[in-house]
Amino acid sequence: MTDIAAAAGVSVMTVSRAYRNAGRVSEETRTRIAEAAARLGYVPNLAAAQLSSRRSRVIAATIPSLSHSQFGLTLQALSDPLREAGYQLLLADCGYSAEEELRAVATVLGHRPEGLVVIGVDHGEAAQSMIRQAGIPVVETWDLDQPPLDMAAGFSNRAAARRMAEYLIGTGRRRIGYVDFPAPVVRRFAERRRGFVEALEAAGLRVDLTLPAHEGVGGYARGHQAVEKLLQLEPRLDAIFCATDAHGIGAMLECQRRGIDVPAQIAITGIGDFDIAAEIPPGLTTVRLHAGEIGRSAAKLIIDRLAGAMPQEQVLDIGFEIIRRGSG
Amino acid sequence: MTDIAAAAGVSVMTVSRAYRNAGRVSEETRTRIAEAAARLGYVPNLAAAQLSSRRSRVIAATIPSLSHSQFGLTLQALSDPLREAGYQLLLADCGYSAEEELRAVATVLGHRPEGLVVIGVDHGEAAQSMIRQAGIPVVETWDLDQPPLDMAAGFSNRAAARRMAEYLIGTGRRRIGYVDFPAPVVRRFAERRRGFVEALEAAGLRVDLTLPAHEGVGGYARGHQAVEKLLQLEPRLDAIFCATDAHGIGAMLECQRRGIDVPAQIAITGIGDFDIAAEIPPGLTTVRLHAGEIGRSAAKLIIDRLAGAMPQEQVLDIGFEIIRRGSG
DNA sequence: TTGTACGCGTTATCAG
DNA sequence: CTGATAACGCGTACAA
Repeated sequence: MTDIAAAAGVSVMTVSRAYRNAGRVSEETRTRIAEAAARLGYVPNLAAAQLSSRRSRVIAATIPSLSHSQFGLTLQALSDPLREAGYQLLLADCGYSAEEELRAVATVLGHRPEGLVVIGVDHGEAAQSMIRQAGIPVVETWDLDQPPLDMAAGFSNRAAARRMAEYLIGTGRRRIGYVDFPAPVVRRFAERRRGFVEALEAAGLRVDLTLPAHEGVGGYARGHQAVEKLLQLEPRLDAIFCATDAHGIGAMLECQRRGIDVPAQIAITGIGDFDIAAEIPPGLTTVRLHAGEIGRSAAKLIIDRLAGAMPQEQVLDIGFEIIRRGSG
Repeated sequence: MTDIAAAAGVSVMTVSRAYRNAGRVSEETRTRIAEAAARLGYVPNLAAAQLSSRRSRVIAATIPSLSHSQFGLTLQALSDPLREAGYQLLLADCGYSAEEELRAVATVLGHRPEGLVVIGVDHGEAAQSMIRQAGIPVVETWDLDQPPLDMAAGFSNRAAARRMAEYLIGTGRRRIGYVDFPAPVVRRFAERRRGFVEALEAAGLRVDLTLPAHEGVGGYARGHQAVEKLLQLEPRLDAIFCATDAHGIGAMLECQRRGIDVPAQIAITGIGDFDIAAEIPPGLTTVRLHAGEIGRSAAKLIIDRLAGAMPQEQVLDIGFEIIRRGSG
């Protein structure tokens, strides 16, 4: 910045003001500065700015997986309004273990973000206490089944699964299999399983027809495995409830391959409403989760809080929607 | 840090050393510091560290869309090795316009990253010059059709499309339609189109059967539209070449709906090898792009360069692979 | 409208 | 092994 100031023949202070639109700087001075900056390829050092102003203009987000497309939608919807409000999103991969999460949280907090968005909540004790000590607004997303640290935007995974299970039961299904997500204890999926079990137990149905988390592969292939395994457990199976659309789509395709009539013989449902769910005949019945809306809401909560507003609603329930298609 | 030093009864300098494992610090002092830090929830301020040490330990990446799952794979593969090497990934959404890109580049450069990864290259002049002036290692990815600013990791979109088109021609197809990606001039897709056209012209075939970028919707639905529009242009159409798998899958499903035999009547191909491409019968013939490998390679290039090595290969061609399935 | 002194929290350097 | 001091590049507060 000193260089720019010299090149433009003004003091650093004037350059600083020109960049921040603070105080008054004459048009002529401003253009001289802009020219010098463009010529020298100068970009203000945000670290110095942060140190001096004690504002980082950074919002951090932790995310379990950068390649999960549903989280991608949330991220995108989060990033856009934040940028417009003058914040930069700092992303950290927090993996699926408490240890990785702690490392991720420590790293991002080192950048002194003014707010934190946790995508797919799942804290260890240590991370939780570290976040709390940071004293910044926090929005937890994608899971409303636990009381939040601060604010939250999402939906109840348990309620979503329960409602879908109730729907299946309501259509007369009695021998319903469950395909769990293949990851060690992720709370979102634990809640889905719980919702499913609650609904079935309330109806007095069997809850032992499952492909448990610790068994089998992931992705679409898990759906294939599920059809085989569940039919083995119970040949008269009449529905397969999948914890996520990927498994549901795999199961639909496997049934098609085996000549099993969906939904006449077996109903199949998923959770997520992935784009592809509507495409594959007969269409996957699923739960729409509004991933984008979760991101937008999280951004709004953080921005409003930082703007000094104390939003009435600290917990935004975005809800979900049962999407009925041909599969069940 | 001053607080921690006081709490542990040492000087700030000792605390700093303890955190960086620099110089020698006695075990006892070290544990006292760790305890104080844990109790107070202290995390070192990276902005101050950067200002003082002139090292940010940040690698920046610009990406056109956070919700694009193929880029997600690259990101994930990029993030992991960087983290292991002690770098934090700073992500900026650069959109699909030169203007947005310039803003994104300026923002991330403000954080003084030690390296930059450009995902899906596409620069305006201004951004290019700004990047060059930053004087840091740069890896451009996903597009090897232009000479890189510095380093590159990816493949030739043009060659990939040409090879796929040649394959189609080799199987006897003569009236081949092209479904372009619906975005204003993205170079990757311009190159794909060019590769397609080159192959067809070399074989003396028509290149006017197209759904151009500026027409129609996106995603799977674009495939549906394509079937309709292309058959209208040429009822004897015998192949549909899609710029991306999403369109290809949409086209396959549309043919299925209309009772059009794929591949007997019409062959369909995509580019990308999305997970779902192998699932939907008869399986989409496509080009596998090794999105993860691109990320890993980019990370390696940056890390090696920062470690002082001047890698021999400044341009890593990850290549691609024609995946032949039932659709063509 | 523009300039000056000082401090932000850390690290490099040099001493002990 | 530990400590003191001076930067790092900018913003705040005040002055001109």
